[in-house]
Amino acid sequence: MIPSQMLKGTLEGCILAIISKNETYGYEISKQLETYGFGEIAEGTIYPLLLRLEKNGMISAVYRQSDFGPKRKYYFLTEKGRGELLDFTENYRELSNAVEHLMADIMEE
Amino acid sequence: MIPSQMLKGTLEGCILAIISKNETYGYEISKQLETYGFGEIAEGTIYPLLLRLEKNGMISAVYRQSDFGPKRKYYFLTEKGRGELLDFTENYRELSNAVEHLMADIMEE
DNA sequence: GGTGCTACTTTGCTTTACAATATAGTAAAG
DNA sequence: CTTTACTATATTGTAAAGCAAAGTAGCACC
Repeated sequence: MIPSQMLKGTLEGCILAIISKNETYGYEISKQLETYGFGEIAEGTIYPLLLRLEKNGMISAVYRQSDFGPKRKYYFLTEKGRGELLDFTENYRELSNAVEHLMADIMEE
Repeated sequence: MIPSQMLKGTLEGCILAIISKNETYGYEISKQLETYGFGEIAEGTIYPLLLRLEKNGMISAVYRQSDFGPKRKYYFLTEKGRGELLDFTENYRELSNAVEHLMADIMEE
């Protein structure tokens, strides 16, 4: 299981990435994260994160009826959110490169 | 620059990795992190992290004289620390795979 | 004796993942 | 008809960890 501390900072960007693919809602996002291999992310993590992104102007939402339960809140990226997603991918690449560089170094012994 | 939130959880493992390579001390670790591409990590981050790792039995330390300033506190991994490093590499790989999987998906459009 | 590099520690702040709890709609089982 | 299960969102409080800021201190060169 991925430790919660290791998700900090990356989860937000990953959720922006998922929303950028298709307009979607919280519950579906949690299911998608599981299929991508993030494990089960708590609802107490996802919904506050979505509200935060909305409050910061990264995403916007519309409510739509569902045939299978209560109304769904569908999110889509704003212009600002698209910029934030680009920033995230850049920063993640930077971290990833640094860690891989280090890992390669400790392996060669 | 790598955002501080994104370092949470990974920085600790990376420092374990650096110490596993060679017995080393805080100031040198900060310089090594820079050369690996982590950017400048604040002293207020590194030293408390080292004390925490020591307190949790992951690393041990000995003081040694230096020709160029005050005494250095050299750290080395304990048995527990080696196990923790293995756990970290596994968990990091899991996160990395999930993110790459997601990134690949949003790119193909 | 001032400047700069080396070297470690401590205090307090902020951000964020998460547990726990609450609310509520639909539908099948019994 | 009520219990169970799945769908769906929101809120409150907690803990972890990176970092800024400030302090202490040794050595060296000008």
